[in-house]
Amino acid sequence: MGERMHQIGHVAATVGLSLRTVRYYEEVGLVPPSGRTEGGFRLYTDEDIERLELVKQLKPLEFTLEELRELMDSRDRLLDDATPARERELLRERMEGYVALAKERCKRLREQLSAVESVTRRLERETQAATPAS
Amino acid sequence: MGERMHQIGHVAATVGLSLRTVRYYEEVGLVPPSGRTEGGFRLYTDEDIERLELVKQLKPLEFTLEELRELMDSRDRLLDDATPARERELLRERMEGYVALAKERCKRLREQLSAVESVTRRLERETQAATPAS
DNA sequence: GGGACTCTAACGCCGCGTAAGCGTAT
DNA sequence: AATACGCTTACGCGGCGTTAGAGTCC
Repeated sequence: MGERMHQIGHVAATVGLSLRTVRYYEEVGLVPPSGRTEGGFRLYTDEDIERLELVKQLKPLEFTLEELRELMDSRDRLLDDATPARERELLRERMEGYVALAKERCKRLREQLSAVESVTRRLERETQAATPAS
Repeated sequence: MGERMHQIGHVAATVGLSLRTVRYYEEVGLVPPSGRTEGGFRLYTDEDIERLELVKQLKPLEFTLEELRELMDSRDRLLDDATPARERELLRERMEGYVALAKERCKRLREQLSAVESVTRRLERETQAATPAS
């Protein structure tokens, strides 16, 4: 199987995260590498990279890494066909909770955005108005 | 002069910050109280409160408190009629720099917002799609 | 064997939250 | 004199940035 593995530098550059961050995400169990070389180098699959990308996209929602771990794990299990139906229910509820949370954060972000845009305009006006008769 | 002073609890409640945060903003020189009682209680003027509110509005732009301090100080001096013209030029440039930065942050926030909205929709679809023939 | 890449371990930083123990206001 | 409010000091935490020194890949 053509499952090429990538080392951390390539991964970090591709996803747009620092080496430190990628290592830290392993440390907290968020995105562990699928393997290691004999010498100890981390090895990531393409799926690992996708996971990192998803995490990166979810970060602006201000979830803690702990929450993101739960979210990602639930999602994995939910998308896995081998997961039994009784477990699926639980997972779905969890995911729905996170989705609801995400929507709220989106709403707050929209509000913050317009607030911040208006205060920026205010600063700009004040700055320009502060030019005397020059 | 009817300059009433307020103590920290009132101020924090009005602006919507924690006591700790208001104290911390003094600690870093961002919003020092205009006075103290004999016994050591912090006393804030209405202007101090406005300053705190402005700081709070600017926070989502991800400035460091250090930057905010510079920004606020420049603004104060710029809005002060007593500031000499030679200094005003410098201040204006600084403020323009910060305004430019603020605009970039706004742009980034807009991008992040749409990205986050789309990834939220994705999560929602995946969650719903994961309901089998029930 | 040389250069690029990676490893672990450790400390540092920001922006506060959270006691603990004690003083002040009214 | 009671009660609410405030004070300082200090430690803790999340999410990394940043050396430092040694090992690995090819």
